[in-house]
Amino acid sequence: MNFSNELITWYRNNKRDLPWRNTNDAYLIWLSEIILQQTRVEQGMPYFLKFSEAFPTVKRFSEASEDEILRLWQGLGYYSRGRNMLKTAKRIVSDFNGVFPSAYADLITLTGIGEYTAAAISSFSNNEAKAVVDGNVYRLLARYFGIDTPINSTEGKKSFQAVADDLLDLNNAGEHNQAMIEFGALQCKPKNPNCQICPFIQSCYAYKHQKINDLPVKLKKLKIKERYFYFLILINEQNEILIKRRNNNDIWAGLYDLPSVEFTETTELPELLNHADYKKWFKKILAIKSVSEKIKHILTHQKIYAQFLEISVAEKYNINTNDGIWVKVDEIYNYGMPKLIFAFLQKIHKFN
DNA sequence: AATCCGGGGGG
DNA sequence: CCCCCAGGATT
Repeated sequence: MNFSNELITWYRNNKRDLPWRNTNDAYLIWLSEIILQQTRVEQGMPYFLKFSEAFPTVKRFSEASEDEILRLWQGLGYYSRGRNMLKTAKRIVSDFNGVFPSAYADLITLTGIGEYTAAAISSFSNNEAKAVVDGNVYRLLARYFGIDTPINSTEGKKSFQAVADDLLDLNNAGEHNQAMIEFGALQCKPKNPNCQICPFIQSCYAYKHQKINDLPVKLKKLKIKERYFYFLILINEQNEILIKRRNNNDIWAGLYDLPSVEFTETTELPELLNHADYKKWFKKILAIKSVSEKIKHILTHQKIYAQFLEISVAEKYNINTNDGIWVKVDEIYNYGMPKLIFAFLQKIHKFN
């Protein structure tokens, strides 16, 4: 038994009863597919029911106002989907005589319909031999065949489409495509799939090589996080500075730095000094000796904004020895510190 | 090739 | 908190 036959057997035994599967009406299938883009079936279901009831035909849809569409769409997200649907519905009426097309070549010309959706509508409504590749299919193919090309790279999109095309049951494209998607959604799930009940347990690459959790591969977008650090330079009457060791689960792991508070946005002095995390470091401020400018420090994946507050204090406050060390200013260089902090201390105290 | 567009659920 | 979901349009 080949892959497609095995898959379809699984599908017939396990598929969910979903309303858009009980029709060949390209319009209703379109409605479901647009709603389900980047949306879970459970979340999209009530919207499909609302829309199909409010607009039984594409003609009726085309006569709606944008406000009406958006009101029904409310809460579903990606609102351009709703606006694009209205645009497309009008075009079906004007250019397709009100008959929703089922041919891939026609569908792909419509706003809001890309390769996946055109393949889905054409195969589901008219059994056209176009293979769908959605998030479920990427995952299934990557694991089963052990493909580690990133699914969100140009090369990945092309090669996964080619694999899916190759696998397609040309005589039963609609059901094959439904089965691919359903299998990815129910059996070959993103997290903790139950491989013990999988019909492909003997032939799956990822299961055999214990790579279920490593596939598919996806390129991560390097997002730069902005962090605002406010460092305290506490100086006592013996000319000692309080330093502390950093945790291991963050930048500058294990290095020494200064007592600090982190914010997610820029913060000003009064609020700063009243912050509970600051107050724990001192009893009484003798004098605020200096407040530095905000210093920008760029790391690979983080943008740090640092400001230093130099404060003289009367005594060695009862610091837990695990949490802070008083160090003579001219012995600071004995401790490994982030460049940002060392450079600043060096600048204001002129030690080596 | 990157970025934007959302709300919701699960680990 | 991060990832993912029946993706597509825009730059």
